[in-house]
Amino acid sequence: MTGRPRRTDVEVLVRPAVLGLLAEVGYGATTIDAVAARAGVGKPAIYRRWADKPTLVADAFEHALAEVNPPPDAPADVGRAVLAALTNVVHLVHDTPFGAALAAVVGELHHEPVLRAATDRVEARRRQVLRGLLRQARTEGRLAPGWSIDLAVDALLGTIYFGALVRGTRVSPHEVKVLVGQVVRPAPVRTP
Amino acid sequence: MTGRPRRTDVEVLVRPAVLGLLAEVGYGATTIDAVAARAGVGKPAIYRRWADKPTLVADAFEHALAEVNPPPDAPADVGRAVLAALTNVVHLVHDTPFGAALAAVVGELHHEPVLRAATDRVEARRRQVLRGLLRQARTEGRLAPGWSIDLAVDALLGTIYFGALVRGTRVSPHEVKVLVGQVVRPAPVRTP
DNA sequence: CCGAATACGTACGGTGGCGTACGAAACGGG
DNA sequence: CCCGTTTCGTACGCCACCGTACGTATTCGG
Repeated sequence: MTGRPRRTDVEVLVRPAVLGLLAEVGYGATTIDAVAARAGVGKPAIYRRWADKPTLVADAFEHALAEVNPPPDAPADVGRAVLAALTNVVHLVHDTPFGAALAAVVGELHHEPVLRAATDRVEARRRQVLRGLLRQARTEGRLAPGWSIDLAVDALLGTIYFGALVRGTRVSPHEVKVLVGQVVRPAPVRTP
Repeated sequence: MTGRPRRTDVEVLVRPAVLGLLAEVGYGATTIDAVAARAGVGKPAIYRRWADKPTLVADAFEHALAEVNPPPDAPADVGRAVLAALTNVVHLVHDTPFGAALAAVVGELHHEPVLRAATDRVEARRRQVLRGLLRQARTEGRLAPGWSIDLAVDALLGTIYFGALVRGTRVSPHEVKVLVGQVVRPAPVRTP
């Protein structure tokens, strides 16, 4: 007995609605009623797919970023690759709903394990890329002395996130360049 | 006509209650009712002193930090001073309600100008100290090449805040040392 | 073509927080 | 000693959200 099939577009409609509301009105005002209204869907359709608000937000969060996350392009120069990755982070955090949505969610991370897990996965993927690049930089002898890879990743991402989430400022392209320069040294001149 | 005098202890009772609730249950669950109950005060006593929730939170925030902010101790060595300041930030963010309270408030900064202004003032004071130290480092020729002062401050604070707010990790004392070492070079050996 | 099963959206009761009206209480002035 | 004034805490009406019961709609199996 199969019964009436589910609408196939609910997830596609709901997740952007959640992200948009998070970014525009914050976590508290992102009510299930508001999400349902914005997505043009009934509340039961939501409750049938997601257990509660944290679960819904976590899912929306993870899927939204999975779509916008570009595959790492062909790594030519490590320095350029790191620069491109960070530039992309700046763009993502400031020019898409993701940044404001992340800000809206930060306060709940301490109380909602589901959200914590989701953001951890999201951030882990982003860190993975940078860790790989910095490892490569180290094998090429281009990692500036003193840095551990993890600390360097935290410093690079932290500077950008801190500006976006707490200070409300945007790290300029030039500053990104300077920042990368502090971690990845320029390629050595060819010594034939 | 003077009328019944106000209780003098309301502000003192309410502000820690707000901070505690923010840290423990988050911004949304920090209701006026809960604050009044925790502080042992009636709701009208609160509404009479603060216009609304953002104003109350902003005020609690600013006062709480003003009390915990230690005066900059006698600056012996610039490197040590920066290290001490950052170590203090780590302590403040992880071992006092301030860190969790800040996390709870981050999401509202985009929607509540009052909160934005308060945190800006709070952060400005903290930045001021670091900016002063880094300026001194630059005049002593000990600022690592490439850094602008503002970017360095953002990187130092950002790394710590990013760990605390987003990742839920604590920058270890050793990592703080490494971090400072990337910005402030060791004192030059005496050249007699 | 009918019945079982499941999803749909609307509409409802329950609950919790908001902001305030209310009477009691605590002052200064006459 | 009483009156006007201001604050106090309790108690109330109001509204928004939550989570679900309900009648309708859409599919598959027989």
